[in-house]
Parts: sequence; structure tokens; C-alpha cells
Amino acid sequence: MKLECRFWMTVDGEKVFGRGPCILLKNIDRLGSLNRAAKEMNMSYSKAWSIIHRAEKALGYSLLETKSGGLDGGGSSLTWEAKKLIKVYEKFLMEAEELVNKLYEEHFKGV
Amino acid sequence: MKLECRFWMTVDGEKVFGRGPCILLKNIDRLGSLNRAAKEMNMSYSKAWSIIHRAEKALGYSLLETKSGGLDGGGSSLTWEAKKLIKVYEKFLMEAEELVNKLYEEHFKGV
DNA sequence: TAGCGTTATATTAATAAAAGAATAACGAAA
DNA sequence: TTTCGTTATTCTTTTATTAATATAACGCTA
Repeated sequence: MKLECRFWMTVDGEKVFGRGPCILLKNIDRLGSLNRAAKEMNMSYSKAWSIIHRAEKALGYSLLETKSGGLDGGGSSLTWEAKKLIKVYEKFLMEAEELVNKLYEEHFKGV
Repeated sequence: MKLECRFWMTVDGEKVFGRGPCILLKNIDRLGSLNRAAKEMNMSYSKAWSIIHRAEKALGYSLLETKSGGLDGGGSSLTWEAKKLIKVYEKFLMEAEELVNKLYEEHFKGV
């Protein structure tokens, strides 16, 4: 038996940021495009876009700087707020998972 | 912005026990019947039953002692294993949430 | 100006989850 | 033996979520 956990941020009870959006943002950062990130993740563009859109709306600030047009068609890059958010979330996540797994071992040993 | 978290147990990657089953079991314990518990929770009997059924299958032991028939129609009560599981899970949950929220405050202060 | 790959958005189709219905068995009591 | 409310199980219907599709705009280059 194994413990699994998920952590996410909410505003007014609505999901805003968590595991999924974080992975998506990191892939956009790496690939320079929401479209390519979605493709690589086998996610529809519209879903990827709506994840970002919802998060931005609830957070009240932009996560992506986007441009369309040009030779390469355009692309997306992360705002510094997005980069900060990822950094803080991932650090929190690592420590939280470690703590929680330790706690799990203590409580569930022998169950 | 507020943190939310969920914890659940898996066996072979399959959800086995967590928040939902725990609440359901506690209601069965209080009401003495799976049927009444499901009704109170606005959940279909078949769903409630399948939650319990799946958990029992994956855990390899029974969570409920059931009887059908008789004047009152029968009912369900919790096995001691189920009671133990609830107790351990809830204690773990309380401590985990406290730790994690403290950690969240530390990391997200000022974000 | 035409073509390209992107963003942006809405609409439609497909899939998954949950609810609901149907049926049978149980066993105490009238 | 009939009635009752429960458990147990399967199947169908409904609902919610997710994916796919369609369309437009953008702006660089040839």
C-alpha cells in the first residue's frame, strides 16, 4: 500500500494552480510554444490553453507572454511571475512530499 | 490564495482508500446501513457499494459486516479493520494537513 | 499578396463518471 | 405465507468532463 498526494492552490474555492499547470508551464518554457507543449503532452491545444487561461484569470496576472505571426508563427514565453510561481511551488512540493511520506510511514507501519 | 491537498492510498496504482471512502465508512458506522449512508450523502446506493467493494477487493479484507433480512431489513457495521483504518488515516490526515499548511505559509508568503 | 505556424476562442463530438432502474435474496414478524 | 427494508449485482440512462474540430487573426518572408 502506497500513499499518494496532490497539492494545489485555490482562489474562492476554484482550482488555480497545481501539478498539471506546473508541468505544462515548464514544457512551454522549454519548447517556446503552447501548441508544441500540448502536442508533446498529448493534450489538446484547447485544453492547454484553458488551463492557462483559467489560472491567469483567477491569479489576476499573466503567466505567458504570447505572440502570433511571423516566420515561426509566434510562440509563448513565461512571465517572471510564472517562473517565480513554478519555483516556489516545486520547492514547496518536494519538501511537502518528503514530510508527508515520512509521516505516512510512521502512522501506517503495521496497518 | 489557499492550499488544498488530498491524500489517498493505492495498491498497484489503483485508488483504494482516501477521503471519500473514509467519510462513507464513518456514516455507515453512525447510521448502521450502507443504504441510509448513501441516501444522506446524496449518493446512489450502487456507487456507495462499489466504493466499498473496490476497496475491500484491493485491501484483501472486509470493511463491512453486512446482514440482510429481518424486521429492520438488515444493515451494515464496520469490521475492526475498517475502524482501525479510519483511525489511522484520520490521525495521519490531521497531522499532514497541519505540517503542509505550515510549509505552505513559509514558502508562499509574499507570492 | 500568399503561405506558414502560432495564438485565441467557440462549438461540437467523444469519453468517462455517476445516477438510476431492475432484479434477486435475505430473514424476522404478523 | 406475505410484507418490509436491507444487501448485492448488473444494466441502462443521464450528466459532466475532456478531446477534437473549426475559424479567425497575427506578422514575418518570399
